[in-house]
Amino acid sequence: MKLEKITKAARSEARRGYGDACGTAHALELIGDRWALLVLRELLLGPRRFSDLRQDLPGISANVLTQRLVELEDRGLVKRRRLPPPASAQVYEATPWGLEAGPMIREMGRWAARSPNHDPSLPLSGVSIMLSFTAMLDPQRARAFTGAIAFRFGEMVYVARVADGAIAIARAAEGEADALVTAQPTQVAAVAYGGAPADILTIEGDTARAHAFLKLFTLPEKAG
Amino acid sequence: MKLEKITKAARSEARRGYGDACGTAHALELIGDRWALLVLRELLLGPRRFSDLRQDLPGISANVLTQRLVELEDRGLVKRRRLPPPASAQVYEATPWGLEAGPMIREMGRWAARSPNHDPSLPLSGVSIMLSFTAMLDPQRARAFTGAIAFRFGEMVYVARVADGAIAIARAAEGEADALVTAQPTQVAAVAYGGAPADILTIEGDTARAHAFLKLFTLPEKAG
DNA sequence: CCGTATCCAATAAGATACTG
DNA sequence: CAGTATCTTATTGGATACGG
Repeated sequence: MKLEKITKAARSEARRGYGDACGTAHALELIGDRWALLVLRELLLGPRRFSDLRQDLPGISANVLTQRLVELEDRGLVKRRRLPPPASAQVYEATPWGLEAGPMIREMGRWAARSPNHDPSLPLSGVSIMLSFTAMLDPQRARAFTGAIAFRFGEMVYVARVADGAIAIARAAEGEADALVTAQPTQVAAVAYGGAPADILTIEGDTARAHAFLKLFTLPEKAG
Repeated sequence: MKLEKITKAARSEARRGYGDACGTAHALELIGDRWALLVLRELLLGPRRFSDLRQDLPGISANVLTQRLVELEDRGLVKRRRLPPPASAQVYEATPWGLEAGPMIREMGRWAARSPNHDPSLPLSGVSIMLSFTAMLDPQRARAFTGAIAFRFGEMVYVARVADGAIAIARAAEGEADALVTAQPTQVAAVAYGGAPADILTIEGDTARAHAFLKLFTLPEKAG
C-alpha cells in the first residue's frame, strides 16, 4: 500500500518534469501547469484575494485555484499573507522573483497577439488590460505624451503613467491622475485596440488627455 | 447521438481555451500544451526530422510528438516539408511567426534560470545549449571578444558568432569558424556555466579563442 | 464570505506494440 | 524511419458538501 503510493508519486514526479536542463523547460515546470501563469499574472500589480482571482480567471474552479496557489507558493513565486485586523482577510502576493516574470508574460502576450486566431472580444481582467498597455505602447507616439490616467474596474483602481516614452502601471488610490476612466476592461480594450469611439467610456477629469492616452497603443500585425 | 457529439466537442473547446482575451492566455492556448514549446524550441535553429526531435526531447512519446506537431502546424507555427530526392526525408520547420517565439523562449529560460530548484546537471539538447548562449551572454565581456566558434553535437554543427557585444547562432557547415568544439552539450554547459576546465572538450583550431568564448557567459543569481 | 476536501466524469498524457 | 493504434494511468474541472 505504502509502496504503491511511493511508486505512484515517483512516476508522477517523473511525468511532471521534463528531465531537461534547459531553462525554458524548467520554466514550464514552474508555471506550465494549466492556469498557473494566469494566476501569477493577476498578482503582478499587487496582492489579491482568493475570490478576486476566481472572478478574474473565468472558468477556473475553486479547487484548481487552491492547488495552483499552493504550488506557486511551494515554488517560491507567491506568498500568502494575512492582512492585519480589522481587515482580517487573506491575500496572495507575488514574491520579488514572481514579479520578475512580468517581462516574460509581456513577451508572451506580445507574441501571441499576432496570432490569426486571437479573439480580442473575449472577457478581459483589469490586470490584463493594464499589462497590455505596457506590451502594446507605441514608443513613437508615447514620446509626445505625458500624463497619468487612472482606470477604475469595480473596486480596483490602477494608474498608468507615461513619461519620456515609457509607461508604468501601478495600483493606486484615486485622484492621483489627470483623469479617471470608469468602464469594463473589455470596453477599454475596444477603444484602445478596436477603434471604438472613446465616448463609450465614462471619463472624469482631463478628458482630452485620456482620449490621447487611448491612442498610444497598437496591436502588432497578424502573422501568416 | 449527434447532439451528444456536439456537446462533447463544445465542452472540450471550452476546456482547452481560457476564455480570456489577454494575449498571454492566448499564448498558452498556442504553446501551453505539454511539450509544445520544447518542440518549437528544437526548431528555432532550423528544420529537424521526427526522430531528431524525439531524441532531443527525452521522454516524449511518439504519439504525443505526432500530436504536438499536428497542432503546431494547425496553429501556423510549424510547417511540414518533404525534402527533394534523393534525401526523400520529411522535416518539420518553424514558420516565420514560429521563429518569432525565440525572444519569448529566451526570456522564459533566463527567468527560470534563477530558480533555486533548477538542476543544470540534467541532459541538454544541442539547440538548448546554443540558445542559452544568447540568453546568458555577458554584454560587458562580449564587447572585448570577436570571433566565430563552431560546436558539433553528433551530426549537427552550429556556429556562434560574437561581434560588437552581440551574439548570433546559426546552423552551419564546418570550417566557417575559428575553432570547432566537439562534445556533449552537457559538457559544454559544465564548462560555460559550471566552471569546469575547458580541456574536457575536444577543440580544433584556435583553441585560445574557444576558451575565451566559453568565459563570456554568466548564470543569473538565484532568487529567494 | 473564504476557502478546503472529496467524489465523479471526461481528457490528456504515457507506454507499448505494431504497420507502411 | 516515421508515424498509428491501443491500453493504462494521471490530471482536470465541475459539483457538492464542509469548516472557520
